[in-house]
Amino acid sequence: MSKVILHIDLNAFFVRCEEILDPTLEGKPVIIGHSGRGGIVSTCSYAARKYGVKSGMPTYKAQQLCKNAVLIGGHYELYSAKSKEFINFVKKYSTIIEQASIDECYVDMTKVLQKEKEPLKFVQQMQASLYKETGLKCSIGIAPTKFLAKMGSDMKKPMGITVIRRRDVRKMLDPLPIEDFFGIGKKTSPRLREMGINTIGDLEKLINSDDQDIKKFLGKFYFGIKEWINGYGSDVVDTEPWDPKQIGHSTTLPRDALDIDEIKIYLKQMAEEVSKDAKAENKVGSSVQLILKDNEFKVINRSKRVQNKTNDFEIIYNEGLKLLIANYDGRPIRLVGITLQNLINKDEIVEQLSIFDNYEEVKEQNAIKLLIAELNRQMKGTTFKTAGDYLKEKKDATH
DNA sequence: TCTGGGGTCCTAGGACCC
DNA sequence: TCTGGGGTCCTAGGACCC
Repeated sequence: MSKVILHIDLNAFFVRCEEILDPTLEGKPVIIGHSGRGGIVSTCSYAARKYGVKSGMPTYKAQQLCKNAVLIGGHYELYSAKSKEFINFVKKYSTIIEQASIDECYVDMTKVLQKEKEPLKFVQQMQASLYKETGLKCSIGIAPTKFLAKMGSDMKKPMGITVIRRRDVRKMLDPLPIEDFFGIGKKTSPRLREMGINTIGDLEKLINSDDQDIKKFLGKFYFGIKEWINGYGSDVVDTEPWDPKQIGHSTTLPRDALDIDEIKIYLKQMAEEVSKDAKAENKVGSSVQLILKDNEFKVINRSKRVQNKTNDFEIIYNEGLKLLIANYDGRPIRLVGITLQNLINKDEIVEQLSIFDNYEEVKEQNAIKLLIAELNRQMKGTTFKTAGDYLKEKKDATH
């Protein structure tokens, strides 16, 4: 049985939040972003988009394109609060929800919509209620898989609803430019175009004819794409709350740093932020990564395992400093960042310390973990997202 | 005053162990 | 005794997404 997955994407979310705060902004060209050094457009209103303003564009350029645009630095606490409102709204319909970012989520509505005579109308009312209750506008994709739902929510904006049935996959996906394929970005798409692949349909023909070159080119991603493009792939909405695996901070310096003492100042600030955030999340990490970007935009990452899991500022900063001293070659530095990696919850440390108390038990647990890890590896790129899903399916089938 | 900052996941080589 | 082969961990880099 196919599931019914919704992907709900808030339209121009940050701008919409600003409009709710100040209704006189409605309909005006609004840009969210900073105008200082390296400032880029975070997002912008549809009115601004008409002038060619886009996310990621340098702010000064956006202002050249649209001289009367209202520039707003951004109220991130407000966005975060509205995002929570959004998620809570959706939870009233289904608790099988996966927040994919601040302004989008997947929802499994299979059970809910089964009961409805007119499921599309039901979703339309849901969209209207979201607007009425929170002021937020959204586009919704309805499909049997997460990938198709995601593709669907992108098709009509703002306030669109797009249904992609499995039998409509060819008709609806094939005409789209290859850049529209979720997961194929600005590095891969030009290379695909060089290979004569301009649309999703072109890619589909090659993949389904078992072309070996494209298989080799796409690597591990091939198997996932093959399922996605044919209307399969994961339909498992992951309800696990977000659990960060790394916490980092970086900053573009007011001007390029020319000596190590200048870099140190910012490194210290970033390390303070990282320590603060890690403590707030109750996380400790076992390796520290330094990020440097030079004036030619070349980025280097250098990381080092630390003795004990930590979120202590002094340790994080000192490890970062060691990496800086070992790797700084005098080039002008544009950006400095530091990240705490391989995070675990602080209370899990205790478990690790007790390893020697019950060695046999730990050995057994590790064997199980290895087995699960191996199954997970095998599950990658199949319709089963994890070993757990696979085992569950097997169990269901035998009943 | 060209090109942010927060993440995730994958690849690939070398060290090291059995 | 002409140098295997599997596995994991660590590190560096890169692609992608919002």
